[in-house]
Amino acid sequence: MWRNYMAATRMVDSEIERQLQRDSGMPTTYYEIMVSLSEAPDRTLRMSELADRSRFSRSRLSHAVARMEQEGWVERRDCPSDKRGAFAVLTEKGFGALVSAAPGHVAQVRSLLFDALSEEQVTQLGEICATVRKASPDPFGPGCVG
Amino acid sequence: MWRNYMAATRMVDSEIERQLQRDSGMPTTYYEIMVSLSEAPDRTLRMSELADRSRFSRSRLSHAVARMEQEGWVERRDCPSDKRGAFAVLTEKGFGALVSAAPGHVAQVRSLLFDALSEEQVTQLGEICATVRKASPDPFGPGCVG
DNA sequence: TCCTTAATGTTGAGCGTTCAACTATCACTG
DNA sequence: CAGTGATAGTTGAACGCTCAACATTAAGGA
Repeated sequence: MWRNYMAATRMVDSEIERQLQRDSGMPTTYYEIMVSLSEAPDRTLRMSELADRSRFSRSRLSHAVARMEQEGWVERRDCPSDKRGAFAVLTEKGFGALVSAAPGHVAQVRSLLFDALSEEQVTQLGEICATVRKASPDPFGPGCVG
Repeated sequence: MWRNYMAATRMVDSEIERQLQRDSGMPTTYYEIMVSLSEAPDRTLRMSELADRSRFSRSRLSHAVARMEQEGWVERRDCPSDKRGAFAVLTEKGFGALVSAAPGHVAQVRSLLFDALSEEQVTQLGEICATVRKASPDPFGPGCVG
């Protein structure tokens, strides 16, 4: 059963990743970062807020934003109220890349997971995931270091 | 629901990975390779057979075995009947590392997944995973290239 | 036999992640 | 105000993975 779980989740993950990388030239993680930014007011978030929402370590986010800045998808801006702080802003180009990427990505998710499962199974899976998340003290929560 | 799934599976994955890496100095993938080898007669498998069982690309396996050989966990041997071929053999040291690693790994899996879920949910999850796997033509099956 | 095609396995470059420092700033306490 | 510890974010090295290219050998047909 555990092996079954591993095989299934790895397959889904890698297929999602492959599709997005091939069709849009970005890893899933960058896509998720851009989604978080796109939902924020002014498409702007503090780095640490963005890290918490995406459940990334600060380091990981910093590297990722550096790479995305290089692609022109994101910009950094200084925070006036806290001189240590930095904002990440989704650029117009980044928003465009997100909009282009979304349909294929959503379709892939749908085809791998939702089309395969019955409505009942989707509901069950949802509750299972919620249970699993609640059971463990989330190590990437507010107290996350790195 | 999709985000819920992503958050849950990522959390489980990364916690499993972290525990194994920290306590035994190996990634989950190497652990799985060694498990496959340990179950094979003479703890020996052809590289391609091992790749198929672990659902790894040949490249990935080749790199992994190179690393594990360096660690002393695995040895390569030439195949007499097919001069292209190679065997991977789990060494005594590798088997020892596996035996040391197993309890903590199993405990981690149990605590993250099985302890959190009811028996019914475990059953449901098992069927869901099986369904998902069957639904997609497995790209890492026998016809896998790379 | 020779030639072509397929299969086995390896290699190197590029990329993202992790981990452990590290800098700079803030907040609090004396 | 000085000093101390926490917080925000960055950096570089090590590592594993992917992808495309490659060398070698096997298998099958002309």
